[in-house]
Amino acid sequence: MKLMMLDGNSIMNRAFYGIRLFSNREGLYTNAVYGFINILLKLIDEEEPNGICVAFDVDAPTKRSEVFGEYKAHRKRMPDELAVQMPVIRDVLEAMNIPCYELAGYEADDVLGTICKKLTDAGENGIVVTGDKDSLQLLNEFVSVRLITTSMGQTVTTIYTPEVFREEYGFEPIKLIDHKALMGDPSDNIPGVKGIGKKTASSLIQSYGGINEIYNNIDDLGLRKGVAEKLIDGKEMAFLSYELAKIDTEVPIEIDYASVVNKPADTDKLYNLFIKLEFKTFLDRLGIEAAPADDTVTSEIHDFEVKHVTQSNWRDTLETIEGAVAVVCQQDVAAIAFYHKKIVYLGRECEFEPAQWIEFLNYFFSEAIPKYGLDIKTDMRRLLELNVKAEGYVFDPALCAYILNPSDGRYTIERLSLSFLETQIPSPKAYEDRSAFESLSLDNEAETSIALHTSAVYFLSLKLMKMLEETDMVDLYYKLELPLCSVLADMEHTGMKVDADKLTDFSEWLSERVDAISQAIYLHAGKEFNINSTKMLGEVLFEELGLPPVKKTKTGYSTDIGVLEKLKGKHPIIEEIIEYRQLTKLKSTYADGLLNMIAQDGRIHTRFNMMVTATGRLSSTDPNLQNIPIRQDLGSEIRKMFVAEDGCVFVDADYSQIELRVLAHIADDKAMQDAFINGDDIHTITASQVFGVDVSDVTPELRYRAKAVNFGIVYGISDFSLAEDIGVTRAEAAKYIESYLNHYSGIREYMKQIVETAKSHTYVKTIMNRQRFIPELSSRNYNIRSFGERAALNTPIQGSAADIIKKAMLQVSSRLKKEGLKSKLILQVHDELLVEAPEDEAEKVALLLAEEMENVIELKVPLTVDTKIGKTWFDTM
DNA sequence: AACCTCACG
DNA sequence: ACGTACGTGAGGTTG
Repeated sequence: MKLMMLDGNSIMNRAFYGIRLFSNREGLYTNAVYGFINILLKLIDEEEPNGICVAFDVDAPTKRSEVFGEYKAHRKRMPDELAVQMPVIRDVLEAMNIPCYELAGYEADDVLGTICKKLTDAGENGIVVTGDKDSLQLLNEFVSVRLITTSMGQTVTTIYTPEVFREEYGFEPIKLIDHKALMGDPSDNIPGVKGIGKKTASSLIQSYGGINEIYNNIDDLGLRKGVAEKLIDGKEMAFLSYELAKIDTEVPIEIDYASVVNKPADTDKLYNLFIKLEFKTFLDRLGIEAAPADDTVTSEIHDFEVKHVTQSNWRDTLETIEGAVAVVCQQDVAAIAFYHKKIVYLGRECEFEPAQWIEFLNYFFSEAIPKYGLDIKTDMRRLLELNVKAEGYVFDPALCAYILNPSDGRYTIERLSLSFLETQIPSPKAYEDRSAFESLSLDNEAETSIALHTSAVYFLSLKLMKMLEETDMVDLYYKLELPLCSVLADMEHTGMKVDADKLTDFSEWLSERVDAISQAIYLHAGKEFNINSTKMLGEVLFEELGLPPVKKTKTGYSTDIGVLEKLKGKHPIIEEIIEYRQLTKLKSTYADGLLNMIAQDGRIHTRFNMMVTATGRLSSTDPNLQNIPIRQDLGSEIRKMFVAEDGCVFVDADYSQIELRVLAHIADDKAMQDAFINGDDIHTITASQVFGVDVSDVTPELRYRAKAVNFGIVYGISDFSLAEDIGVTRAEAAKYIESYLNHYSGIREYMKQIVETAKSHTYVKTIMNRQRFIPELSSRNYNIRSFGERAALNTPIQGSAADIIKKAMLQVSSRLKKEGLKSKLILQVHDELLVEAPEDEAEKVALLLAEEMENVIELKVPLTVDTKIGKTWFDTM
């Protein structure tokens, strides 16, 4: 027999510290469990044992702590984030039919030692898996040890046999106990003999065998005087330490090792556990399928028939449809599927005449047919490309799942099915490629896959609608997020015109300057090197040129802008590098990056993602139009390349200080509200209050500092960071913050109260009830918990501002339509909306924008909007 | 894939 | 004693 015996605590510990902390959607930490299973599966592969068992420590006063008093008593407690995972791994092991052994008063290695003893007595083979070197004392001709260690961040496992051990230590494995008895082990509170270290202990054991041999003949061994004295002084400690270091192999526990043979896992149990833990990869790896169907949804989702709609029967079919249906669009809408009464209907472009297909699409996507769809904004945009305006969408389960938990990050059909229907469905890859789809016939895999997805979207919709009803985010979803989809689809479809020629010129101009500055840098460095490489740059600056390193990163020297600013003046190369960075950033990300994104129509069509941010903001990708340069002169040149269509201009409208106004409202701080109600410059007022000077005496420097404090407050300020930001001492920064909170006492109160509320509810919410769970708040790790507190503080502010501008977008969009204007909303940048307007509509649109944006919501302070008209985006600054 | 750096609100 | 402001996305290098 070959029995594999795992030290459960030791491996969980390794897994926990070796893998970054993560948790499932319920906030249950799962990283150690994940790592444990990973290690276990790998071991099974490599060792192919015919039996496996796991031993655990049991927290109880141990026999040893009674005998030896404090020595084992104050070992470090495991962190809560790990402790909560211990019962979980037991559940997993139980489902895998792997027995766990433990006994109150004994540690895992004692239990393992006892099993090893039994194996050895019977002449059977075993292998111990642990991260604890002490276990090497268990080695013998039947028992080997697989030691898991971490070296340079990599997990390394070493297989020890008695031979390997002797080679490395020069004595017998069992004498490891004597070795430790002499040298001690502070991490285990084993005292050892004072003055005897690793080297001396090793040579003593190598020469004389063990502590008995040493002490029995101590006067006759001819030891150096110092060593002999230390040994004699420490004799009592040595024997005490011996008992502490020895693994107990006589634990009174019933273990019939022969019965520990591999048994098949309880796949249903394991499936449910892995679903709960969100360990999809293990399901794949172990080939575990959905637990069969006492769950009604699980069976229903597969219970459908596929029928085709064709150009001769689609009208009749759609007439029979009463309830809502689901739709899955592909790329350029080669196929449409919808679900009704256990039938998935499939309409394929290749089975229609072109004109008939368009007619079918237009009818299907009319208001008359209520529909569910997954990621409907994307489908709407595809349809717009076919000149079909999609209406009648009533639900999007992905968007709903985002609203329910915006921190989750991914809302694919597979993830949603797994999370909400407890059903695993295949990835949609099978039909994502249109050519593949078209060539496939009726009974093929792709078609089944589409049908299954359609069915899944339907059942997901039912489930998530119910879940949404149980929250207070029903209005947020149906009145804000869902209608916003079509507004965003329109914006993406419209896009923004770019002057490609000008942009190309700019790119070339940048190239020349980059070349020139590179040469200057090489000259100062004394060699050519890759300036983009932080590694090489660090070597040049801090080793070859001998500049003082300011800050370190995980991997080496930091060379970020803060560091460079500090080095300014110490060497001419620094300013050149700053300029090089600025130029290359502009060239690669903006000039060249944007040129690559210009579509056939000469415009750039960004994607506004609605399901990314934890706070409710939008994000923009491919390209990101929400981070086009503006703060520096050279960078803002890029904005000159964004031009309005011929005969049109841009109307730009931005909220003034929306986040601070939201803060003044939420925190109900009268002093800050007064400033906004009076129409004062908030940073100047803040400066006057914080620094105790008259408003008329506020210098630009004081205003600048006050502004930094205002921003800092919104982010969950620390004196350290504020000091860093504005270049004053930490003590000075702390004074500013204190003074600020004294003058704005409502804000001090808010900061305190929101964190408490967040901790008791586990989430925070915005003005429009958008929620964000913050599991970090219950962490025992100071840094993680502090992060949670700052997020709790900031999310209601940033999120409410996001709510407000989203609502403004809906109103602006519908006003433009209602008034029959040709102007179109084309961009949102968090507190700013950009409209492309025919010249003769511009003035009217500017007023319309300001009016709608300012009156979105009634706060305790006014919302104010600045508008500007210009031919390019640059001109609207 | 992870890390660093830097662009925006 | 320790680490240090919220929310994003993109390009480049490195392992």
